[in-house]
Amino acid sequence: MANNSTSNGDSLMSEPKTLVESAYRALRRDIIEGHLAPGEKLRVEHLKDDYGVGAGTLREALSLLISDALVVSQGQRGFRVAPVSLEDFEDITQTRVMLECEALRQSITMGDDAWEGDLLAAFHRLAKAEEKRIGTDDREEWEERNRIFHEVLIAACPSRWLKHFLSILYQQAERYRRLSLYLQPIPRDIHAEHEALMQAAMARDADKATAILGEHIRLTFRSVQSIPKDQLNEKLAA
Amino acid sequence: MANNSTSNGDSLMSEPKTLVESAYRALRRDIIEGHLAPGEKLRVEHLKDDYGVGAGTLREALSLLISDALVVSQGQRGFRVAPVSLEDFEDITQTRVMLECEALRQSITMGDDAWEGDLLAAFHRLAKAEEKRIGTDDREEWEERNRIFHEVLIAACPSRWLKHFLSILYQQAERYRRLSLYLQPIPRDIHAEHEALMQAAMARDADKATAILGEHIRLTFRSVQSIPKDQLNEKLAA
DNA sequence: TCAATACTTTTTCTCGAGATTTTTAAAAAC
DNA sequence: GTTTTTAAAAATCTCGAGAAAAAGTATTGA
Repeated sequence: MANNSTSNGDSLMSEPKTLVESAYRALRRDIIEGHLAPGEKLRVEHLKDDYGVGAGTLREALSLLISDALVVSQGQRGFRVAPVSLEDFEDITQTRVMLECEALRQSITMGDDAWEGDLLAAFHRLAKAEEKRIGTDDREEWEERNRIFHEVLIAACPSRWLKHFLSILYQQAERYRRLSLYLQPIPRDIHAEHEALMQAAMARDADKATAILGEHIRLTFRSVQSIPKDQLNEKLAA
Repeated sequence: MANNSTSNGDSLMSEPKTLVESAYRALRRDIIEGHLAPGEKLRVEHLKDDYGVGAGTLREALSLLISDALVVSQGQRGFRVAPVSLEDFEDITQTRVMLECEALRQSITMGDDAWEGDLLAAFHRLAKAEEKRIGTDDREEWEERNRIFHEVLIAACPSRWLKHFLSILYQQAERYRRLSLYLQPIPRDIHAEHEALMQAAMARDADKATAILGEHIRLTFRSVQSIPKDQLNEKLAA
């Protein structure tokens, strides 16, 4: 955390000013979206061509991705995409519920009028994207606005460390969430969940808001959990 | 979490297998111990000689240190040691109290006989180091054993993410704690605190243990907080 | 047929040099 | 005297090639 530096916290980040950063973002995107499979070996000599940078530059980008726990490296055996598992997602979920509910509680306490305005705006933009999402396959815009909605919810929380950890966990969860939304194993009205959450926050009802948020996050886990294992393993190839 | 890879979680880490890792550890040590001052610019061309590696290798080590939030980088303007401030330490303290108390609670619930044994052993080694520390200036051994004691306390907590975040926060806190221990502004019997903590944990009294742990962590913050600002600024030069 | 050894191929790790960009300093203009 | 422009210096960023290690393959021996 510390600042909005090269690696994390690039919510409103400007253009990439360096090739390392371009490669970092492209790689991150490909890992989160699953184009680079979990556990897959990341051979520098091969990847440098794909991403159009030199070997050293790519190595640096991969080192940066270790911050986000999206890449792991061991000794003299190169880099790999961080593996995934249901146990890991459960851990992510529980930790995130704990941290995000606490952050939301603080945010509701500390948030001022400007925060309320931002929240309303973020919810509105998300709702619009939900409508559009029904038919089209444009998941990116919805993902982006969903992230911003959750970010704004806890924006008034004064703890930068809490928010830093949450941004990592959110990113991790996104890898799994993509499965859940795509396959929709458990019927749910995400829009309604978001609306109830927003209203409870606006009403400064911290208990209610955190209860909704906790369920909201846990439901996504249960959703992934209920996916048949063979269907899951297609994506979660170790 | 993720794994015990290049960057974090190297509690029982073997020899560095690569030059990047050597440089990473040396740099981390120098930052935590304050040889590289907070906010200081880290010029690659200059540092590569100090650490005896090439420019690319040093850059990679610095990128790795961003994971630990000990180094920050911005755009095209190189690397800097992460700055410090009392506000940041307060945030670190509060976040750490929250996470570490939760982890301890889980650890006390889940810990088995082997855990009790490890805890007893870690406490004993720490106590021995405390005795020796009185006269000598050998802070390193005590720091190491103190870290292991806290690590063992929460070792039985099943959440790898919680432990991952705590290892980062512990490392951050160490930067500040070194001031507190050196100057000793508030008289305290750290040995007694540790002993009470250990006994409460062994007695499986989670409420008592977390209360002691919380105070233990907060006291270090107050200790640093009470250091006169001019004395502090000698070290915390931005 | 299986295991161990030696060899080849691949990949990682490392370094130094060149191209951009930022920073610093000096000179010129207002 | 202050600001702007211009030029020099320093630092960052980037790349490709060479050394070390790991992985894979073939050969040899039981």
